[in-house]
Amino acid sequence: MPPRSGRVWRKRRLPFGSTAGRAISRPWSTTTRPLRSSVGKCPRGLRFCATMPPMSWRRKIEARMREIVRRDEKITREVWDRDAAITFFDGIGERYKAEYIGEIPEGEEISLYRQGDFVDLCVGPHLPSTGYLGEAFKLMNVAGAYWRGDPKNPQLQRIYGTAFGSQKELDQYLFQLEEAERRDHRRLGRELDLFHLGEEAVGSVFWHPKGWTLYRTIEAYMRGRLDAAGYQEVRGPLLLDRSLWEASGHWENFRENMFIAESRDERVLAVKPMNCPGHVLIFSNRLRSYRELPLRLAEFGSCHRNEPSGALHGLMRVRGFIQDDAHIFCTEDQVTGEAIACCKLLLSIYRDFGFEDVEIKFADRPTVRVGSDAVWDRAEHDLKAAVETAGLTYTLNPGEGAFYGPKLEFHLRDALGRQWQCGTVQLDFNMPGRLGAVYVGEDGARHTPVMLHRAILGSMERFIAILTEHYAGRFPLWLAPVQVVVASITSEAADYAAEVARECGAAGLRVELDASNEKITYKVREHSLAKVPIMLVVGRREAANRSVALRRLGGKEQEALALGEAVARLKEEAAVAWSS
RNA sequence: GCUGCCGUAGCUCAGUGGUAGAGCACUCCCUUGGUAAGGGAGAGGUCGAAAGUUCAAUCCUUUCCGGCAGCACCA
Repeated sequence: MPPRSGRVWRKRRLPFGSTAGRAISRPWSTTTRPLRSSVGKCPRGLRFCATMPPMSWRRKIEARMREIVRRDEKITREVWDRDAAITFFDGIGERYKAEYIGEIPEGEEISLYRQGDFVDLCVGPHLPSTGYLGEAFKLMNVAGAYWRGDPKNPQLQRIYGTAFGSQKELDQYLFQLEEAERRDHRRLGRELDLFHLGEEAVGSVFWHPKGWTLYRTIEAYMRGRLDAAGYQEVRGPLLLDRSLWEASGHWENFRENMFIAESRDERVLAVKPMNCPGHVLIFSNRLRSYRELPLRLAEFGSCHRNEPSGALHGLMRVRGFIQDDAHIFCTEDQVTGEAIACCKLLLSIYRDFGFEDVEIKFADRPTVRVGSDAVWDRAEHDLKAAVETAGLTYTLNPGEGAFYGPKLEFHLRDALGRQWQCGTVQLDFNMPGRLGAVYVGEDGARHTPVMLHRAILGSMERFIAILTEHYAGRFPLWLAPVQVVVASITSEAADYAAEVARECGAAGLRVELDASNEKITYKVREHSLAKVPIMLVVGRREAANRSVALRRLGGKEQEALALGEAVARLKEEAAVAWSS
């Protein structure tokens, strides 16, 4: 299962901790341009900010930064003796910084950078003078951050900012942020009446008719692809006995995040946080033969995870969600072929949804894991071999594998250039054994199958959020919840409009009729705002010669078409052509 | 979960220690209008919840709930 967050975009929101912090407390220091500060969690910048009225000082700090930039002070590097540095920073009350220096490994230089009367610890390197920062920067926001990223440590205030080589680039970036806000799926979800989230079910989605139509369209498409790819769909129970989760290792690793339900008897049940144990039970319900392998079990599996409240974010991170999950039980020999087929299927599906730019990452063993190193060695080797054989390039994501096996992560780039991890293919030599899955091999002996976990869209909820933002709510025709609105110009054309709508419906198009008592300009505006791809406008003229005026979303022109031709054409346009 | 901020009509937001307002949306009426807002009227709120301070709380205090941003987490 992929992590369900993962906005890689934040790479561009640069930690300004040190820079802005210095501007508040003391003269000024330095920075590189653009500000790719490697010391993101600079303690000095954070410490005193804690008592700072959050946003109100932003302008003052910025103004002060600009002053320092204009002074164009020279920046010089100094190497200090460790103890002297600690004493110095302790002496000026920089407790955190002194602590930090104490932990710099022996043999590494303690480098300080000086500008004017200000000196600070930094690995550097720095540009020659403060003027190099330029003025194309902006402080963005302030938020708490744990000292050294550990929740056990006190939280300090971190200032975020961003900097570019020119004002033009900065403006462009700021515009992109605004664009992201306009596309925010939470906002579009409301505006397009797709879903809502409420206090009555924190972290779960109330799907409205239009949102659920979109959901079902995606699900139907996926079913078609899975059937064609040799998967068999199953459905497992939502509540499963505690003992199963103990056997799978989830109880130990994720108990805090599981919803527990009590039953009438002494049994403790858990609402399933994932589908694999259920699929293993289906596999193991009878003795399996090697002839049945590879056995591909797919499920639109409903999962619940008690995510920390602060992690919840629209549809991107919810407590109740549906995974497009599957588990492939196979022999060791079949692993490579199956993994390759998975990769191809995933990429083809992403193309159909409009994602051409996909990055594959290989995530290897995490610190907390089950299984021996020998088994991990084999799993990592086999999975890597599969991607390579498929002729795909990948990058490494060390230590990010699942606790039971390494995984391939599929990151999609959206229209705004942001990356989202959706699919994963995970190779698992551990779970089948832990849960006692076996098959009878050609040799008549019992063997433990290998299991491939894979999700393509990840969570349906999150994928719909990504799709919504990718298309800014203007879904391609095959996905649009309402594909066509038939709008009448006068009430005289209302009967004909109803007939047009019926024809569209009969052709399988998702159509709405607007015969309301409004001007056509008003209707055009309404349905344009609702981002309906096609409007068929009919007035007296069209009613008389049985035609329609076809208007596309955002278009200025209309096309006059015979009714039958328009319907046939739209039907064809709305059909999904699978990528190979 | 942590830190900070926020919570007033369906939505976006004004506002005040003496129980509240706008625009849009909604309902009704007039209007039958040819491609992004025709006109009028009406209805709609226990001001997130509970305690406290006060003669009096939507406003001040505390706690809780929810949201937002970041952190941490993400099988």
